[in-house]
Amino acid sequence: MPALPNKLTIGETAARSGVRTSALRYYESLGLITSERTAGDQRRYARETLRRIAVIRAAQLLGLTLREIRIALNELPRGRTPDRHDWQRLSQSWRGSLDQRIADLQALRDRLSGCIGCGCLSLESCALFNPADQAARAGAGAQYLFAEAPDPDEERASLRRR
Amino acid sequence: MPALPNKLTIGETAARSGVRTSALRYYESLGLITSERTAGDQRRYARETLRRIAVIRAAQLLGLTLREIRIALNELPRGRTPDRHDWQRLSQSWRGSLDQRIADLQALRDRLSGCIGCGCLSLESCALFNPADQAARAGAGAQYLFAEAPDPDEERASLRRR
DNA sequence: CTGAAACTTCAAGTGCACTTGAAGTCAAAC
DNA sequence: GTTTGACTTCAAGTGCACTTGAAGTTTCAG
Repeated sequence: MPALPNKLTIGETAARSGVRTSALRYYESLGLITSERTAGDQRRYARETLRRIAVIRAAQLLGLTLREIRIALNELPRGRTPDRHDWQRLSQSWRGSLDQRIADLQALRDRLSGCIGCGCLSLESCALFNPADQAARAGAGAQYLFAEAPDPDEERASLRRR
Repeated sequence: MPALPNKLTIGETAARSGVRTSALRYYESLGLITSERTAGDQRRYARETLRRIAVIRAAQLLGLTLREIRIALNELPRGRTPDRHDWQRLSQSWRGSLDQRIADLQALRDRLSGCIGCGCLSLESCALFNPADQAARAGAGAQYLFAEAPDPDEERASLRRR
């Protein structure tokens, strides 16, 4: 077998990307990747598709939905192979949200740590585990635990994509 | 109205926790929280339930499923109100996974940053965007992008809980 | 040329975390 | 005492990211 064939079957692509064939077909159905077809209608993926799949998985780790990823990928110039500036724009824009997510988690960790040390839990002053009671005392409305208080839909979205 | 009633309706609980009534009923159906009932069969939540809900939301932010959270909460001593040592055990065990998730994301960020700077993307040596080709050259099997290579099910699980 | 492995489509199923809607009951302010 | 808003149950629906299964076709090593 050739060491680096230029066109890959779906099985080869799956093996090399670590993504199941069913997932690849699903990605293709969503327009995240494309393929050529043989005379017998089997898929053949360009080698570049491996990079694209890697980007998709990276973006999923960042918490983006496939829909959001498709939109981001569609902003790459169509017609030509994306160059390094194209990829850089993408990775740079994702880096911001990554930084944000790391910061959020660190804030959560700090609160957890504070709570571990403070023994506050049986008291009524704990900011982590007792925010609602505090708020009731303060006369505020609906309370949120760990962040800004978004509208319910947005809160759900940010939870979903942790 | 009393400032801090000891028994809360589902609506009050929702308002103070920031969790919808439908979600509270869902949590209760899963055994995550419990309620007493009025003569007319309406729910009344103990004020402690607010803390329990806060813990549930915190754990979700950590990436746990409701099933896992239920299991963790069920390890709290039954029969008595959890004391601070109980909560500490819980938050301490979750802190580990939180640290891990932060570390994973930082590693991902470092790789993204390296790539932004290195201009590697059109070359064949990029560890971030080109891992599959590298692996094909190295003769390895299925490739994973950013971490250890778990079995597919576990990989999905860790993705799901990012 | 043949047989097995790999591929094809399409519909339906899965698991999670909820939400929505219908049809009815309860609580409490006036 | 009435009315209105908050509550009740239950079944079904939603959105995401896939996976599974059935029934059939293609590819390619021997």
